[in-house]
Amino acid sequence: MMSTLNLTPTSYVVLGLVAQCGPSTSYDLKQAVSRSIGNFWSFPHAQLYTEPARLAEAGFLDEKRELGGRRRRTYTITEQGHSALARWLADATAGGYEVRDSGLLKLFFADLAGDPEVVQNLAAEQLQAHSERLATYREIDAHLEKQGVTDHTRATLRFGLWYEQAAVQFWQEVGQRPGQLPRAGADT
Amino acid sequence: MMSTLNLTPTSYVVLGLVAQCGPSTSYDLKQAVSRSIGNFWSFPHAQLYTEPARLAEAGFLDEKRELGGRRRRTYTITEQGHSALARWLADATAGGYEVRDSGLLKLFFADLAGDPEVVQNLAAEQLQAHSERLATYREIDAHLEKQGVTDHTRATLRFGLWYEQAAVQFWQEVGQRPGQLPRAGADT
DNA sequence: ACCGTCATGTAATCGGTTACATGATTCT
DNA sequence: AGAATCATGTAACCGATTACATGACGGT
Repeated sequence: MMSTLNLTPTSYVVLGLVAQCGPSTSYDLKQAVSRSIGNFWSFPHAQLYTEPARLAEAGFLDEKRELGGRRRRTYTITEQGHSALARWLADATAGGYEVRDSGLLKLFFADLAGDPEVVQNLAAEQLQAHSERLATYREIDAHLEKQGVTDHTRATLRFGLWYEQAAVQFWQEVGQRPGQLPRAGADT
Repeated sequence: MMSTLNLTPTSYVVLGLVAQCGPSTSYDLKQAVSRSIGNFWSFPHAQLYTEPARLAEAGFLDEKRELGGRRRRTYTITEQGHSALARWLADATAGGYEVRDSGLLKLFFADLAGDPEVVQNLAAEQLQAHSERLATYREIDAHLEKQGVTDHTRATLRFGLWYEQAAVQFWQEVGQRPGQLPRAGADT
C-alpha cells in the first residue's frame, strides 16, 4: 500500500540513515542521530520509533520483528525507499533553512528589559554554550581525521565548526563591547 | 484566569513584539515578524492569530475587538505579560538552538546518491539562496544605519550577516573544490 | 460597479513533544 | 539477587502547518 503519505525531513533522516548504516533498529537510529545530525537538528527518540513504522506501512521500509528477547524491530530500506531518497537528493530546490535560537530571540528583545545586565548574562551564557559545542565538534573532527574520513558527512560537520566559530566570536563581541554593534564582517 | 499554560518561543515572540510595538493586531505582528525575526525563525500567520488569543485568555494580553469594519482584535500587553517577558529575558539558562537546514541534511546524505552531480547542484542552489539572503540582510542593515539604529535588534541582524557570510563561503568551497573538505577554520 | 489584493480569520489535520511504562542487560 | 542503566516502546496531548473561506479596501 503506497499511500500518499507526505515525507518530512524526519522521514528523510530515517531513510537516509537506514540507507547509510544498513538494517537498523530505532535505537540504532537514535544513536546515529545523536552522534551526527542531532547536533544541529534534534529529533526526540519517540519519533525514531514512530516514523520508521509509518515509513514501513507506506512501503519505504521493510520491517522485521525478532521473536524472542527484546522483540525489537529491524528496518531495511526497500527499492521504493531508495528511489524516494534519490529523488529527494536530486531535487536541488532549496528546502529552506532556519536558525531556531532562543538566545538570538532574547537578544532581539533584550532592550525591553531596560537592564544592561540582561545582555551581559545572555552573552556569557551563549558564549559558554557555543564554546562547548565548538570543542566537541573539534573532537569529532579530529576523530574522523584519524579514521581518514573525507566524505560529505564530514563536510557537514565542517559547517558546524564554522557556525560555532562565528557564534563564539559574535557573543564575545556582544559581551565585551556593551552598547556597540558587532562588526558587519568582510565583503564577499 | 491564569491557567498553567506553558509559554513557547512563539509566545515570547508575540509578547515581545506587542511590548516593543505597542498595541498590535495579528496582522501587525505578521508584518513585524516578516521584517525581522521571521528571517531566521518563521511563524505561519495562522499562529499569529491563535497565539495572541491563547495569551489573552491566560491574562498575558488584553484583547479589544473593534465593532465596525474589519472587527479586528487589538492586543495590549498586561502587567502579567510584562513580568512573564521580563522573567524570560532575565533567565540566562540557554534555551537551546538548532539549525534546521534541509541543505545540510542533503549534504550529509549526498554520497548515497553515488553521483557527484548531486553535490554540485546542491552547492549551487544553496550558494544562490544564501547569497540572496545575505544581500537582503545588507540592505536592511544599511537601512537601519541610515536611521541611526544601534540597539540589540540590529545586533541580532548582524548575527544573520555573519551566518550568511559563513554559509556563502562554505557552499562556495563545497562547489568549487569537489572531493575536498571545506577548511576547518582558524583556531579561536 | 468590479476586480484584485490586502487583511482576518477558522477548521481540520498531523507531526512533534512530553510523559509514562516496562522489559533486558550489566554491574556490584 | 538487587540496583542501575540501557533499550524499546505506547499513549495522549497540543502546537504547528495546511487549507479553506470570506470580508474590507483601493484602484480603474
